[in-house]
Amino acid sequence: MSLRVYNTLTRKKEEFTTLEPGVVRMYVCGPTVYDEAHIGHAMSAIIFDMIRRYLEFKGYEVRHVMNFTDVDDKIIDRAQRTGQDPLQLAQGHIDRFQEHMAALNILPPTHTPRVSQTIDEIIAMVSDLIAKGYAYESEGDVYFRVRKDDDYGKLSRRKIEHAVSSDRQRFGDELKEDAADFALWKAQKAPHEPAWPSPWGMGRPGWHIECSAMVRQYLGPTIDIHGGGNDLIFPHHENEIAQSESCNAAPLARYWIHNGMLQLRGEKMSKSIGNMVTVTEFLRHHPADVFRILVLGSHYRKPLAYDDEVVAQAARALDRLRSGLRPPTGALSTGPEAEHLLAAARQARERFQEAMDDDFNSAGALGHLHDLVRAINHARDLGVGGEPFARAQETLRELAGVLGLKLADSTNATSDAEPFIELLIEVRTEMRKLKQWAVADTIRDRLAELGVVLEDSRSGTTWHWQN
RNA sequence: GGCGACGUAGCCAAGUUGGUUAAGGCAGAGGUCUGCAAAACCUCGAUCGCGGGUUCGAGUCCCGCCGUCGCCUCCA
Repeated sequence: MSLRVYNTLTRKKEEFTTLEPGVVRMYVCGPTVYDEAHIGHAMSAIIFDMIRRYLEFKGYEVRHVMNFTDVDDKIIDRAQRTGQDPLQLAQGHIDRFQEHMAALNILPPTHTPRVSQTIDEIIAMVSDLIAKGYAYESEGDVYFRVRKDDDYGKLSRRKIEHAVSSDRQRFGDELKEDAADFALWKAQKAPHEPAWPSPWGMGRPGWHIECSAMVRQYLGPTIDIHGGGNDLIFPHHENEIAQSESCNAAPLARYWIHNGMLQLRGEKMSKSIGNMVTVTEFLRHHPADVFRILVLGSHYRKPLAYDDEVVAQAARALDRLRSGLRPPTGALSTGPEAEHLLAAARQARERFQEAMDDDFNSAGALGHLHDLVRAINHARDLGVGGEPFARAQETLRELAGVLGLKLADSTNATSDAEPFIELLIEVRTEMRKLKQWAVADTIRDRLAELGVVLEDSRSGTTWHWQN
């Protein structure tokens, strides 16, 4: 089975092949760390985590690099206002971001470079661009000469004139030869701005050059996948292409993958607009798996509208997936019922891969997981157990794992309460034997109010925390 | 204004290189099970934004229109 991937560069789904057999070089644009991450950032990270996990599932070694932009105007502004050191402020947000990623079960990238640690490579690249005539120095700044790059605009399908006309109105930048040119290096203008020595004086990198430098340093001149949010297509990725390809004379990336935006109240979730839900806030109320299901239940390229309703739906869908992992009640391990279950597991595995092979159709894949859940639950009702049941559940666990879902019980780790809950269940069981229904129901109702859900079955009473 | 994406049942959503009965989830209805409930299982819902066109045949291709969103400035 072969993987097909939608490439923003060609606007088509293409057969996926790698530069080097068995190895995927993937670079994903990470956050500018001037503030706490919101779930839009988390959504992007989850999507590329899913892509990475699936590529690994298919047997690839994935070299995954994600940057942290820790030198930037907004960070400098924020630090200035709060009286902090910019790099320290960034460091704090990087630490928190990584905690969030771990909490969301996102695999750590192979490398997470930062601008402040990539200065040498950046300076080398800028110097090279100047030497090749693609860039020029102007009073300590260095700009990229956009007109010199013939295929500028090929990713965003934009004409240079358009970039210029809107640009010119805002910045009548006299330092540039042309309004369309963008900064590779910015001269230091105030003492509180972080700055490094360079051939053009003290200064700091422009926004786009960091990614070009990091890609080259960690993955080489050409990579397989370059990803990020679709809001980065222009100007960021366009400019990365311009810099890298002009400098290296090689294509920057073979496949460009962009995720859609998370929307809140009809608008893109964004720090600058101020409509956002932070990762902390989300995780305070829901397990990480709920957000995964929410994100992966929709196609990665489509915008995703976020509201309480879809969160509730995702939480219920998670419950349903988990129901497939409950233990068997019988021990029937041969016969048509058992065979049926094994066939369902094989089919789920096949269809899961077919869906994922089609441009990472995680929503379709999730649907096939639900089919498997129903088959498992049905088999349980028919008394299937033993080896076949265990194998079907293992398939479910494995495929869910490829999507990064843990499906673990959200036992709120309030283990202190467990003995008391068990005790109450014991008492209630006695009451039920004596047909003291009113007492038994009161215990069940009161526990439910505390978030403990009881379920009676032939084999006894089980309980779990409510999501 | 320019570039791009999207519009499938009450809600979320897959399917769009045209072709048997348009996945799956949530909510809802009925049923099995249960002391009752929950969970699980079984059954039930859409002709695919609107209007044309191409075709033996279109949700799936083409044209037009309407609507939503993104980018064009920092942004996952």
